[in-house]
Amino acid sequence: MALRHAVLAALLDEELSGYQLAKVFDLGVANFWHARPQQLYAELTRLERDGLITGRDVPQDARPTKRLFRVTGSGLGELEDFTARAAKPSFIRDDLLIAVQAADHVDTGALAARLTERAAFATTRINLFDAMLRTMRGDRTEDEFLRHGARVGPYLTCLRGLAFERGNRDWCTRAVAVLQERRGTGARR
Amino acid sequence: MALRHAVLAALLDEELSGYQLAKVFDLGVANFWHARPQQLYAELTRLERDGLITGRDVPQDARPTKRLFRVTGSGLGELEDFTARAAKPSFIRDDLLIAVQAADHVDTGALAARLTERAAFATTRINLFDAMLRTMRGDRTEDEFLRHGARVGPYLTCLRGLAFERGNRDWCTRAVAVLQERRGTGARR
DNA sequence: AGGCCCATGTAATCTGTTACATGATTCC
DNA sequence: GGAATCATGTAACAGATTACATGGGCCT
Repeated sequence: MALRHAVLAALLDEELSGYQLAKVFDLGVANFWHARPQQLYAELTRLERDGLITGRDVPQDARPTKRLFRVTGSGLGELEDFTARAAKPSFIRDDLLIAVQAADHVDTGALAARLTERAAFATTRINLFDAMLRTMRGDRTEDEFLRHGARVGPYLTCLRGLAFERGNRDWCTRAVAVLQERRGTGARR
Repeated sequence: MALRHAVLAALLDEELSGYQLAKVFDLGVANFWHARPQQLYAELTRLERDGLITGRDVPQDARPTKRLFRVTGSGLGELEDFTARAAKPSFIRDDLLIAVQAADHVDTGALAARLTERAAFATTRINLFDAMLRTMRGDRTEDEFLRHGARVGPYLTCLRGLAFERGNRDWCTRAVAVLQERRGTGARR
């Protein structure tokens, strides 16, 4: 039941509607969790039913009425409990790794193309995370901000997302280089 | 349907039983995918039914008979298709990130403890990956091996696992340092 | 006129986890 | 005698994805 805590954590800093939440989780960044809109709408309904969040309707002109949610006291308590519990280990789960595992038995041209696409995707996200971090810390240095700033949680998760995507980009470019060099020189098969 | 391709990729280099496969996927390393034994037994059954792998019974004395599987021609074809298809982007999905996202609203003592545990876990895996890489490349240098060695796929996925766990370890230790420094000096809340 | 954005869902399906079951052998 | 290892599963449930539905307003 991690999604429910992810939603709670996302609603700590700002009051959001399901739609806005979906943008944070799906399109935008998802630097600490990832979910589809349908899952989020369902989870918000359950969270409100269980009293961990409360919603209020906000009518808008020229836009459908939206429902903004914020975390209640017992919602915060639930998050406290979650933090105290041991976290499960996290594993990478990535189609590309499967393909690379099979690299020696499969067409490396197509594989290199996939790796290049992924490197580009990672670069886009690196720039996005970079921009978010700059916005969060404003004119302070990173160390300054981490020492004295308000709300370092989102900053820290963003740092992890950045490092992860750098890892993706670097690994992809290296793997492409390896595959291409082996196509040139005769590597054993 | 990535699990089926992960199993195929795992069976490329060696003939394995469900039990042995489970060790690779669950306990051991799972450097390119992760799954529970039950899932694997089920997937092996389906793969054999669909003709992508073939099994043969191997009776043993003083041990139950095991069934070893290897990839068939159409299994290899399936993997080729999989590699050629675009890979979905991969996202981190990690309980700890959720907890850190909520760091500013939650007991940081418990959180720091979780982060320290995770750093230790990551270190264990770093050593494991390191040892695996050394075994794979033998007395050659990494560059030498990647250029001319047979089977670089598993080596490359192992490199990704290593980098990922280094990222985890470094980020965890940094996050702990940040949280502890903020407890000392009065950070805004 | 066609397509995108806001805003919220339902339904069917697929994937993954948890709990449980069985039975022999080897190691401490 | 008890625990761990080998070897294979079933059943129930929770979590995630895919496809589909609705309807007004804005932009080109």
